[in-house]
Amino acid sequence: MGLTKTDNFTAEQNELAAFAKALGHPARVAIIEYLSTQASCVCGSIVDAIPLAQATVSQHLKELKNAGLIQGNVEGNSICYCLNPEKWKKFKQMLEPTFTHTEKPVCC
Amino acid sequence: MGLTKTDNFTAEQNELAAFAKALGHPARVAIIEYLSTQASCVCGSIVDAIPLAQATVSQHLKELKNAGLIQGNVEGNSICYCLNPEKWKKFKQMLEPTFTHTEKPVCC
DNA sequence: TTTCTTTATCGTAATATTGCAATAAGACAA
DNA sequence: TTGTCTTATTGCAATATTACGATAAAGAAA
Repeated sequence: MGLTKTDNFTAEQNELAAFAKALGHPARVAIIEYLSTQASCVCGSIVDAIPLAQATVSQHLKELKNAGLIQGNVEGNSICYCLNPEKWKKFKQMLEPTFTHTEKPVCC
Repeated sequence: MGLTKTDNFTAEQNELAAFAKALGHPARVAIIEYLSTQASCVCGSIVDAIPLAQATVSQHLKELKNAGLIQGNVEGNSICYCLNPEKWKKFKQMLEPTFTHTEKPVCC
């Protein structure tokens, strides 16, 4: 079908899945890494840093924004994209239990 | 096209994206949460815990296994699925820089 | 105003994902 | 052997994703 049955799962499970899905493409990983390390967050410099067409990068930025992982602020003629600290905090908190659990040896 | 251009990105970026993509579906989040909290890791009990058909759950388990986030061990007639601590450690390490970066206020 | 710059959106083609019924494959029991 | 139990795979339909050229939209600069 190609249609995820979100109703079957909790809001938290769907939100964590949405965060993970947004990060589930190397271009979007590259965008996040860029925003984590560069001072400049102008859209144009992101497009230059990612080896894909401008339209494609814009689409990836939109998905990251929809998931809440980044936010865009209009700055004159261009747009400044930045990481959203609160969402990343939530993302981390949601992964924490599994990270902690996998520090101990598992059952098999 | 629907074809991710993995060649344009580093092996690390592709691996992080693969981890995230594997977690990018609420059913797979639910499976991971189940394995993080339950003692039993028999495939059948996972199928019972996830509100999807057996064939669908099997498919999701396969994707998690392909990404390396879980591993399956044959146990007599059934299969014991468990989290793979090493992959989760790597996953965590790859996310750490962004988690740390977003603890400070961002540029805009 | 016109033009340029920057970013978003549209339209399209190719491919991927999701979900399930049906079935296969494997191990165990009798 | 046959039958049962458990999990994987196949086949299919519906939907989603990826990518890019073309174009639109909106502000800056001239």
